[in-house]
Amino acid sequence: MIARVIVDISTSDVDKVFDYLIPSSMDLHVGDRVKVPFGRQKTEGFIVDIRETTDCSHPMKEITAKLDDFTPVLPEMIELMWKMSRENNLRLVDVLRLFIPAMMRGGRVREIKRHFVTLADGVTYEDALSKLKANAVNQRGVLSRLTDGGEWAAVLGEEFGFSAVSALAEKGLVTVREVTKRRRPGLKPVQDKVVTLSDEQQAAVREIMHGKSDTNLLFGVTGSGKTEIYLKCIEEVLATRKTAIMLVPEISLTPQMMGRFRARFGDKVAVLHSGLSDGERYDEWLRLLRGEAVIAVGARSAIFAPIKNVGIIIIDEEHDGSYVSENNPRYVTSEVAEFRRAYNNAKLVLGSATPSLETFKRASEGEMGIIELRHRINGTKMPQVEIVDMCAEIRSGNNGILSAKLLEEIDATLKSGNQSMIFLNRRGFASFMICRKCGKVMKCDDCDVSLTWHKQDNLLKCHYCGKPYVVPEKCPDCGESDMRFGRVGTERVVEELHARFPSARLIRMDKDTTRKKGSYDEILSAFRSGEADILVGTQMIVKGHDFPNVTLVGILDADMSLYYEDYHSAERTYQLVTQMSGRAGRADKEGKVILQTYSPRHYIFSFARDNDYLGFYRKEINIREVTNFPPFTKIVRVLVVSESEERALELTKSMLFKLRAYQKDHADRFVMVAGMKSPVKRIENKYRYQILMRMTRKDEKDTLARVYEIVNAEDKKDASVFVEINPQNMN
DNA sequence: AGCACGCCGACT
DNA sequence: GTCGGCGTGCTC
Repeated sequence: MIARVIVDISTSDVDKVFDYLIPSSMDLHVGDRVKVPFGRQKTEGFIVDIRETTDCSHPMKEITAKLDDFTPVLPEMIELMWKMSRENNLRLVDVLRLFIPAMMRGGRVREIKRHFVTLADGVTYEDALSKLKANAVNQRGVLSRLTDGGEWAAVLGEEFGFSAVSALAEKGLVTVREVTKRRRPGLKPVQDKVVTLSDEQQAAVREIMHGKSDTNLLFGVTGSGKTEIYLKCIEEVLATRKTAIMLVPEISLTPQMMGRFRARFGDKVAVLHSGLSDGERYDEWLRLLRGEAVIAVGARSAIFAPIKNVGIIIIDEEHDGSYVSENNPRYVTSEVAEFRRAYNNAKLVLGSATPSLETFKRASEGEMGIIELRHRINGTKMPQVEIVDMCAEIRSGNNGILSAKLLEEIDATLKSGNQSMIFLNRRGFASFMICRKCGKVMKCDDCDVSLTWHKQDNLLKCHYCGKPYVVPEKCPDCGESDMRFGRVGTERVVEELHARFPSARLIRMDKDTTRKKGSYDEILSAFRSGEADILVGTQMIVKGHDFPNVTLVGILDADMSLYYEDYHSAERTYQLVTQMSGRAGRADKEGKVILQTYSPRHYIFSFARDNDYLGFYRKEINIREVTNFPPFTKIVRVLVVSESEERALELTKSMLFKLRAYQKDHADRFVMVAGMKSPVKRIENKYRYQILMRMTRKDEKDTLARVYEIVNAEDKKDASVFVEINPQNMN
């Protein structure tokens, strides 16, 4: 018998199938990993097919050995590999590598040993505690978790930082032992709430499980109880002896969230996310493969969970950007999910309060069902949203970051003993240019996107067509000369708040304060338990955390994302504002949202205020249609990177020539093909050029295949070429 | 990715 | 003379 093998070497010239003889003594299956002789060396490979014959003229070599005592790649995943490599122009091995834990590669799966921490012999919790300084918060935290026998170091490390554990070990207060016992990443199960589903929720479950569409958009306002619906559906699926995949954005994989699954489904849950150690990830993965766990919960990579018989796939917060992988290999999670859904004849649920335009468009065209949840489960009203015009604020002499109205509300909230959250969107860099008086933002004449300021040549440029503009000295609309690029940081907000409210307890949460592992959850639980009055933060405070005492949400500089230089910006802003507003006033407390902006009349804000997704959708989809942006087109960016500027330019020109020729014959498939310098023209001493295309969706797969063909045929000596579809950012 | 083969510069 | 630089080509 002949095995068709893909070798575990990621280069384009070995990105194909090699045929090997199977020794008659060896029991091999499709999906097994094997050791094979390759050239003068040995390498690892994956069997992707087994046949009787070969069409290969080479003399064949024999497979040397089988690597695992199980078959790591399911037939389903091999089919997926072919599809992904074809449609996303990925190397076969690069796709296969997504399917198995990193630890398996390189031949040795390390003995499954974990560090287990206990109180040292003869040391009680009390004496240990008495030996610590009062400010050793993390060490105290670690100790408090050791009182009933001990805890895994990985768990403690994630929560309190590994340095706390080693500091205790050094003091001789705790003992760290290597234990071989296999165990899952420690999750503290929370009390499973016994919940009765509302009529609306029950109807949703029925529709998902037994309705006419296999794929459904679960469209429900924040607080409408989507998670409970997911849990119920998974229960039903398990009852039919099928399995489930539940995806959440990386950032919402909190211990609280996981605890809920653990409480409901116990050992049947396996977690897959980037916070696990290699060993933990391997264990969880293997539990799924062996069928010991039947629910995979995790971030986007969990879509590759090694489980058969998938009954349901749930993508929570469907619109979240983290579902599109940015670096190689690039893939779109929902496309993989659709493949697995179809293969297993399973159900697919996309959940969101603010669906992406793409998804909502597909749903309204009948490609999937829409299940709408209109009510928040405990009957809470949506918060009242007030829009504050920051231009008026400046005119009336307040040059600060915080409007008079917001300060007044913060004050009132402090006095009532409730909590506030202040959100600052720093994602939009200082790039766009705004008039401080009238709020006019400089935009491209041709593309209807904000212009980006380029410091090096002091020009405003459009990132979609490349057109340059002179930086205006005065506002073209009102003649004001106070035009700014400015940005504000969380630190300054905290400072300003502290000056105004000296006795208020403040917590800041951003990239800087969450560097340490576990500090993210630490800050959130500190805030939840009322250790602070005001939480100031960026993006990361937005995601589904339930803070029952928050009654005020302040959104500063909502424009920051609105005028971010891409076509997504309005959509993102709507999502952000809606999600952020959802934080205000849960339980029985009514909430208030103060939204500060320089463009109070922008349509996005009134739709967000009225919680009118449909209104927003109709307006925005219209704009996308007339401006030829996704979801009506696909933006394809071909990026050429080289140390030599001439080489980059030469390659770009060569491909541009071919692409233009192709466009000429297929004018109906393109709106635009243009070549230019990349917005950031040199990174790490490498020159960057790019070709931008906007492809219509007509014959989209063919067109893209042709683009790949043209790119692949190019001689890429001394340069690299990347093709990106709907890139999230373009540097 | 490795590893060989191969064709030009400076060293005991 | 030959040791060794890394460009190019091949791996079932």
